Amino acid sequence: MERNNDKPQNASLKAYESIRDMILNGEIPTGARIVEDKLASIVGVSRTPIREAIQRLEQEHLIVNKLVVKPEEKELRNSFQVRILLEGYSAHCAAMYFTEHDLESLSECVRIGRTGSIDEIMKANERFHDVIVQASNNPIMIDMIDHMKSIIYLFRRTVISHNRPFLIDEHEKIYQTIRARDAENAERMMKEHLQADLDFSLHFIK
Amino acid sequence: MERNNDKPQNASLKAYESIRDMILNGEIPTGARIVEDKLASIVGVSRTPIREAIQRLEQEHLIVNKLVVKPEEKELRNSFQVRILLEGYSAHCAAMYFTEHDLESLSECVRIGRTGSIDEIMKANERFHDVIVQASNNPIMIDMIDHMKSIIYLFRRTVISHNRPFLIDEHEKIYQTIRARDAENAERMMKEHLQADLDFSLHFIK
DNA sequence: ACAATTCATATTGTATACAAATTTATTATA
DNA sequence: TATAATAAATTTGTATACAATATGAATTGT
Repeated sequence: MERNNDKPQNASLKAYESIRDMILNGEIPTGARIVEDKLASIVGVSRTPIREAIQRLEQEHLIVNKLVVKPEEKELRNSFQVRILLEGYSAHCAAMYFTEHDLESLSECVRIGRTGSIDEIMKANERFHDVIVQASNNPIMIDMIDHMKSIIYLFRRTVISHNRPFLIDEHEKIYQTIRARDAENAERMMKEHLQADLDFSLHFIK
Repeated sequence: MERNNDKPQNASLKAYESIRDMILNGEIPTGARIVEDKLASIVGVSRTPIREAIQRLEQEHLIVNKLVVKPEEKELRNSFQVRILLEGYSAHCAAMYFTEHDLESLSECVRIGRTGSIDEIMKANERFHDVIVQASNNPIMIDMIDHMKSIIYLFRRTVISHNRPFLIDEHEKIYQTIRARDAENAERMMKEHLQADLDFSLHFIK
């Protein structure tokens, strides 16, 4: 999810980002019915770009037949099952293919995770995962993980402000393992890390 | 890829299926430029459903900025890397959650694989994988694998008529392993099976 | 002959119109 | 009062119009 700051040039992208964000921050509540005309007037574009945005959001499973998806435990589990698989393997690849620059980015994320403001910490933690996914060097995998971000973000919304204990410690260990080019353990630790994330989230959702 | 025989009711789906099939069977050659108006008159609908179809095909990586994707070895490898991950894990899940009916379907596929006509064999082999993926019981994973089918099919187009030796034997072994509820080995064998498929395909692509 | 510039054409992005389908409200009937 | 039937309204799917962009051809100057 390239949370892009600069304003989107074309109406479709603007519509996509607007609607997605309205869903993610609860302005459009989960379970709500999506009506093209309403959104068109809210976003300030015609129905055409709204429809394209909806198609994209459907693809990301944030909208399922005109309804904003309601977070169910089962779906969070399913999403994480796939995410653990893909990001686990990304960590494996990252340990094999990382560049010096990747390494610097990762350690910078860990550092901010310990010293930054709440907001900086959250951004850095997201970025930590992004860097590893990118380092996998597989555009198809990168794309898939990217598509899963919205829905995972929605499900975790309630949790996201809390800061799970040990999260940064786990990041640091993963960083060191990647740095040591220990692909097997990097994969295993990433999987455990995400599993802990899931367990923590489930604790709040119920 | 639900190769649906009954005619699609709505124009978007019709457009999607038509364009996808034209690409897959080479009527629209790889590397060709996609022009909405042209396709609209070919398919016999307006540009609106054509655009929706294109968006979907872009999502499946069959079209990349108005060009039909050209099969490169690297992309086939990347796709298979993800597919091996996902279908491998599907096999793992299938071994844990399969129903009696799944088992019958799988053995039926193996049987047809040994006794059917060329066309029946191809269909049965595809179905073998479908049954396992469905048995994973994870709609998010099912959806992702489904989206990868078009591009893998495109890359393998040249190979698809050949019948790789041992393919059915491998299917049969996987079937037996799943039946024995041996999840670990089912996963390992599925991964090896798909890796062999990839290697075989690469042999032809170069 | 080749690069740069201008013009013409083709193509896309977006808005809008309208009919078909769906949903909601209203009335009639048991 | 509850249920079925009908009508009104909303909403979607598709086509089309038109302006903004992009592409490519023709023209000019070097």
